[in-house]
Amino acid sequence: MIKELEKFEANLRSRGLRVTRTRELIFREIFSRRAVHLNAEDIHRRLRAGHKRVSLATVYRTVNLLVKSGLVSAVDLGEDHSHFEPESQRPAHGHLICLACGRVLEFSHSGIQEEIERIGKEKGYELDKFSIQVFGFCRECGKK
Amino acid sequence: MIKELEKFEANLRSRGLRVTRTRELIFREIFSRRAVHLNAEDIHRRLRAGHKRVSLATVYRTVNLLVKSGLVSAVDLGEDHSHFEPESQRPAHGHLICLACGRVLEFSHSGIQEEIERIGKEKGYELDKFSIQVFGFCRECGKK
DNA sequence: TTTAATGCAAACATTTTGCACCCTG
DNA sequence: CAGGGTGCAAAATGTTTGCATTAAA
Repeated sequence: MIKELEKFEANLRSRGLRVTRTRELIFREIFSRRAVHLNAEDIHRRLRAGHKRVSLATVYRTVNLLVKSGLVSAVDLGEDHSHFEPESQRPAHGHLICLACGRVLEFSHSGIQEEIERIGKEKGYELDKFSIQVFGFCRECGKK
Repeated sequence: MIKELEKFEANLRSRGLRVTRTRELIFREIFSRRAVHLNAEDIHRRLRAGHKRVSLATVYRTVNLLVKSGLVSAVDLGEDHSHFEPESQRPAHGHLICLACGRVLEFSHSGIQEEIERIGKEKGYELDKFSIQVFGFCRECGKK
């Protein structure tokens, strides 16, 4: 995670942008071990809970920087706002979302990735990225 | 398409709702052969172009009814609004979206569907639906 | 000390909703 | 003619932006 932070700072410097305390705070929130799929409001709330005063506008500006830098990805969980997760080096994955409780499980999809690459080639597309959302009822919610 | 319209009307009646001219107009726009992935504004604009005065609010209310009835699905093409397409009986499909020109190609994903069902079972989820968005550059845009 | 970063409030884009009036059944 | 449907404007929601002030380098 420290390594990721250094990458972010290097990325900022290489673009002539500044390394600020506020940006580091937001970075740390997204990369914190307890964080999972936070949205902008979540990040803002958690910072305030830690007595760090950062405006929501700056949270948005910073997550946009992080997404551009490739260190964070914006994920769509079927809600009307984005969620953010560290891009890191772990394998690409899809999200399994419970329609009842909202719980989100990740699953790796290497098999699917191959199939998508095959389809892309067939259609003449130069692929960039893809995302998969699967909706259903988790074990607990399904019982009821 | 007439069959689908009858289903919609039956669905309305079975729920104690009314079959109105406005609802039929919106239905026909979404199901028209030339229509592909229209968003609410598109539907509204096309109706006005055909000299049918319908408010945007009613377009939203009606697409919501159609989605609830299962006859239309709301699809996410990575923009900040939903697009609507007839659910119909054709096989489920994903969308291949060009990052340069926005062109959308559909692809069938029966192989992927099996893989997702396997994953759902493994995680104890009772599956409902899933969606896949693939982003890249189409043949024309990729050349440049 | 220069110029980017930030906070605040206003602007934006999409979608929903309250209410008075209209029309279907 | 009762109760749902519609248009309109306002509200709600998530996100971006203009501007004056603060702070990094």
